Amino acid sequence: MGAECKDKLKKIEDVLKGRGVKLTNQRREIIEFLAQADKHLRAEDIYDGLKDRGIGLATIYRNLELLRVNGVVTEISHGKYRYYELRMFSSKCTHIHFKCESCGVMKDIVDKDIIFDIIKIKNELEARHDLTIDDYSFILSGKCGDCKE
Amino acid sequence: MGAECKDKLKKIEDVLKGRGVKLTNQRREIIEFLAQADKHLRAEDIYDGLKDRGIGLATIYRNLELLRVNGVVTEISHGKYRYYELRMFSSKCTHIHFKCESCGVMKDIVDKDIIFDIIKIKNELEARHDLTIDDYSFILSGKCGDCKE
DNA sequence: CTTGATGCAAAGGATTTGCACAAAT
DNA sequence: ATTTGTGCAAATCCTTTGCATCAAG
Repeated sequence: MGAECKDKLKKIEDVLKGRGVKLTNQRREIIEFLAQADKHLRAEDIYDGLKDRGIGLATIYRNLELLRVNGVVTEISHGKYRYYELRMFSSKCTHIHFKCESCGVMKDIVDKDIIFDIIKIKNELEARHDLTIDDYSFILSGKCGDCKE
Repeated sequence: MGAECKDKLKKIEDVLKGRGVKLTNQRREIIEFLAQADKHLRAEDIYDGLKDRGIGLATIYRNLELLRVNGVVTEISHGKYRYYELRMFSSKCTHIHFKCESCGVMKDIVDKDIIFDIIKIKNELEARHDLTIDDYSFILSGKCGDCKE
């Protein structure tokens, strides 16, 4: 685990402590597993990665929900599945999600310019339609570069 | 059923015929039920509205999927539920979806200016990230005007 | 101790599927 | 007749929950 990752974990631990939530071994493993993934994961994916360490599926589900409520992970629903990603610095970071219908991968699109546009849209919607927006997600689906041809 | 609605139904029927899909009674009822709803519906909502007419839940699910594949309805996943709406003239019409976490309603936000912005974002993402985007949805959640106070 | 977290197995709930029957061509 | 669609019930799959046990303060 790199220094940057350790740093993030430390920050997440602080967030949780401030909310009276313990960073148990299982929770740390789940967070680290999410941190090293290059795509979004379902509860079952995490379970497959961690079951050898004796972590049960129910624990994964319970903690993903706990981490979601405490702002550590973001949930993305698409079709019948729910995917999770580390939110890290949620207030600063908006994600765009892309699901490739060919290979099934669910990934982030990182694009600073466009994130800025999306935040503007969100703010405008809030003002124009008399809403309080707590959360939002922009999900696209189609074919990724590899599957396109 | 108003004239405008009849017209839309006719157009949908044409689309389906062109794809070799029959407009059965059940399918027409599902489509009409979606057309008259002022919010997005789950399969179960449609079933509740149509079960007295002897339409089974499995038929609803099967046909929602069939209508989705044929471009007649759009599916919106949020948390554990999947909602459906009539797509009507999909290429011309982008929707923004809002779920109120207080009253649970899932609705469209109609806002022509912002839809234009979103389409631009979608096009830009396609070009900049080497993707083919077939579908996309912008889902927001929070509190609606009624629940806000 | 006391409280909260975990693993396992069972339950729950949304969605899908198998099958016999009905509808349409 | 043959094909396709439907209703019902059973099965499936993802997710949640109950409960006994474990870990931490």
